[in-house]
Amino acid sequence: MLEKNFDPSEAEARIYARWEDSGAFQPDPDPDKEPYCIVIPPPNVTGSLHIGHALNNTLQDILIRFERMRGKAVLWQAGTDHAGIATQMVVERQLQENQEPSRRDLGREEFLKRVWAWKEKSGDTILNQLRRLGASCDWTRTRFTMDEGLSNAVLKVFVDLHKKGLIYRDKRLVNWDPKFQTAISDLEVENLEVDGHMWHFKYPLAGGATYAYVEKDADGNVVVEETRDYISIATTRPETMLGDGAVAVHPSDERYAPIVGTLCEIPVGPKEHRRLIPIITDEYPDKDFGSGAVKITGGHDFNDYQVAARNNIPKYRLMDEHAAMRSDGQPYAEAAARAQEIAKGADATAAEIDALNLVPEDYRGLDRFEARKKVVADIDAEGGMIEVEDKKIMQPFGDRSGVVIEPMLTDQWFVDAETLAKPAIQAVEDGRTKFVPEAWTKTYYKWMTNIQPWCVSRQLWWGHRIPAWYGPDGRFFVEMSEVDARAAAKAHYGDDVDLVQDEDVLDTWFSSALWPFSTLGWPEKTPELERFYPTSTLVTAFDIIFFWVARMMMQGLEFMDGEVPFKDVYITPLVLDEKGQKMSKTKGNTVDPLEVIDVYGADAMRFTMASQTTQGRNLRFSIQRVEGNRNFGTKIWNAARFAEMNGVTPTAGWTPEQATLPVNRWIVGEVAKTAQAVTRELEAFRFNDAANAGYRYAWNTYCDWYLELIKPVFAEGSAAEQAETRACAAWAFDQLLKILHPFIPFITEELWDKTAGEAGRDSLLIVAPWPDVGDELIDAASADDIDRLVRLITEIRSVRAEMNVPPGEKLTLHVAGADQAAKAWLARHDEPLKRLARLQACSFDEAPKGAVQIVADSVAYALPLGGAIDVKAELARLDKDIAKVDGEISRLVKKLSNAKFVANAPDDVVAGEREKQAEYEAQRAKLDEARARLADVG
RNA sequence: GGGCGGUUAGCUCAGCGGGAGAGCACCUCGUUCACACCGAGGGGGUCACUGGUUCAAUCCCAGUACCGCCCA
Repeated sequence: MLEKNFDPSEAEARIYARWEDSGAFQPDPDPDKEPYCIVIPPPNVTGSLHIGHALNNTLQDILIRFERMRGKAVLWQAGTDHAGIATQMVVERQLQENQEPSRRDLGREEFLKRVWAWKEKSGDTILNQLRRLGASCDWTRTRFTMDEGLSNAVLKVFVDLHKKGLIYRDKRLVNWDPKFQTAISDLEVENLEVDGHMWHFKYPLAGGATYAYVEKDADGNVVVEETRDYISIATTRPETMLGDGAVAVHPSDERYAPIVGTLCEIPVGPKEHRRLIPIITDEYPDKDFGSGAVKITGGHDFNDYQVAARNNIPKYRLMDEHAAMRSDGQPYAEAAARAQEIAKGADATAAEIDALNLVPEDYRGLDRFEARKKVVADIDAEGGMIEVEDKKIMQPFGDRSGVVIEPMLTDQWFVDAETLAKPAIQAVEDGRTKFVPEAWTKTYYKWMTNIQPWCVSRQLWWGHRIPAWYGPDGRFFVEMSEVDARAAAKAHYGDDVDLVQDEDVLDTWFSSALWPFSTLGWPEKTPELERFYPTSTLVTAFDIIFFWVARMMMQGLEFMDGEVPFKDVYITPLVLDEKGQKMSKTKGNTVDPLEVIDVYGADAMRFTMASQTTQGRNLRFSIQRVEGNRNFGTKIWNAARFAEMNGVTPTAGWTPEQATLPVNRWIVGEVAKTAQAVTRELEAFRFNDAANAGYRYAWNTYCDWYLELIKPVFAEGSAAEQAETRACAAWAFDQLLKILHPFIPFITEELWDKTAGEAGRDSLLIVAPWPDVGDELIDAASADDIDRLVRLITEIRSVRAEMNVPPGEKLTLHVAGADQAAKAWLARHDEPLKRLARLQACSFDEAPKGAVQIVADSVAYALPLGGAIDVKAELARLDKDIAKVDGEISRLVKKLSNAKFVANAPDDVVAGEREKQAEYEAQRAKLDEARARLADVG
């Protein structure tokens, strides 16, 4: 006898071990089987399972289990990502907590040993958490982005791209994270609105020159007219003034036309050495914003960088790697003097400009925010400040460090993303890779067509070290190994020279971009690569379409002979809390999926995820739903108990075609419809529709009706009927388990075992064949037969409840004037009807006066109640039904009498509406008769 | 400011050219031999607003309002 409930905490680990030990997670080696492959989005090795992982991996597992049961050779490629910054941070923090020497004190080699030790110890945490979810990954093939093989792939890609000219070294403005002292990508920068200030300063014109400043309103009336000896400049970052190279105004701005081409003075620093900078025109300034004039600091602002580049304005670097004001180089006076020469047109190399430190001695070494205060105070003291506004400003923060990002000119390695993006865009345009939901295609295009050079170097230690070696003159050699680099260097210099390897490592996403082929063994030509590339489906969240999906597309197409890395990209919704807020640790509204699994079981968690996954953008997670879905599992479990109590076990050799009883032929048809629906919906990634189709079949069809309808068979049927029904019920339940297995694998596997009977099962459910049931199993006559029965029972129940008939009271159902077919139908279903509608008997005699009238499927029935009925209430009930039917009829009449409708609407629609009208009119007639009989009484 | 998406039952969401749906919540009844993590029945919606296209609009188009997200 089955226990009363399924106990997930006891069963899940046991069942998982059976699956894993059976080898079911590994792809079937049979070469005739169609391959199906998903590469897991590798979680950060530092990570632990959050709700987004739970969703994402549930959906992947559903697809994987579905395709495995469909008989494909399935590979779910598992692995983790080395997560450069995150991991380095974790280990550094640990060193600090243990009061051990810092990263720099340990030195690179020793530090990396510590990171590896940490990885060996804690790196599998998240993978084990995925097991709790039921993920059926092939763990024997688990990969790590820093593995030897994957590292080799990274080196090869870097070297090849460099040789093709698609990776280059350049000095450009990058997002500099002063906390981690590394470049980070645009995507790792979070722009937040914060309270800030906008300072307005006077930049005096050179030599005390003056001009007539005239400001007009929209109608051309003069609003301000005065003589000025300065130009007004607004900034939110006064400390960057020290590196200004120019002041720019819009070419059409008449206010400043008189002074364009002249010089103005940066109003900070020792007076005798203040620099003069030109006033230029450029399209960038917005005439209506601030004073309309902007200072151009090419070395510390992305917009200014563009302006500076266009106008050949020098880009000066003011800060060091800590974002403190520089204290290196020559004295300020000399640097300023040289800068002045350059401003006047003297030639200077980029290296010389970079070496110039234009920070006055008073400011050198100050933190950038200290320097800001001092600049403001100094200018104010001199009377150069016009005003200071309190203002909300957008400020860039490092998404991991949380500190303000500083745009900084540094030497970095860049990938020519624009070139690589072209085939990646083409592949989606051609439909070789499809996004689901399709709307995300736009997002992809938008980013890909505006793509910027991808900065791939990071000033970290944990990661793939850049395979570039520098000779004594700074020339570099990019090769697979130091040996190769030496050879190249010798060829170049004609002699052995000392080489120094680049200190930097690659962006973590550089290795993730290779994941779909590097995990399969590339650059080796492995059988797995041959068989599973291109992979089938990628399941991921929208926030890494840029980080990851786009880059996999670029690298896959480049290195796999133009073959896309995956055919479908399914973008999951974003999991929000029940109030619709984004979950975040700082808000404290996160849900820990492992805790949910502890309480409700993995199946409930999974089913909730699947049934909520629509093709929308968001998914609100609610624990109430989880509870409801735990109950769903219990419902199925109890259906199995019922089966067990009634000797329902699989019957060898029984096939659904053998069903003869209408109720059995009906449930066979329902199975077929459900299996087809679930298949269709999963193929289209409509997880909610797939899950709900299975739910409805199990609960509303199998449990609510089928089991109730066969109880009389077990109670009173012939031996043959009982045998058939036992076999059929077992078959239909087996199909239920199969259909639901991808969604709720644990409980279904457990029941598959427990309901096996003495014969046992041929295999675990995880590898059992998906229901292969076609339309031939759908018998329309049986479906109609049972559907009518269901409607009649429902109608009787409804009337009983409305008329307050005590549940225990058994009534007689009268059907006067029934034809032979109707009598036969009623006789056939006498037992279930009596049982489910709480009847004593069915009678073909005229009902006594004053019986309640029922119309179902245009047949009139009467139900005499024990005592006198409330005729008024009963008339009201019938009138309500009549009104409803009349409403439908008049709507249809109106529609059908519209000549344009009949002329323009498709024939089948018109015919359908006519049919509906006929049905409603028949029903109306019966209701009229019923009302007449009742009115007789009153 | 630009882009994308949303607005349908009390809540969370499906549906998306021809009869308004689900789950949860709510109300009534129920200790019938699978299940109270249950069963039976029921109430509840001018499908945001305004125009347009169409024989027909919750569904398509345009605009408005409000709410999200992303990018400046």
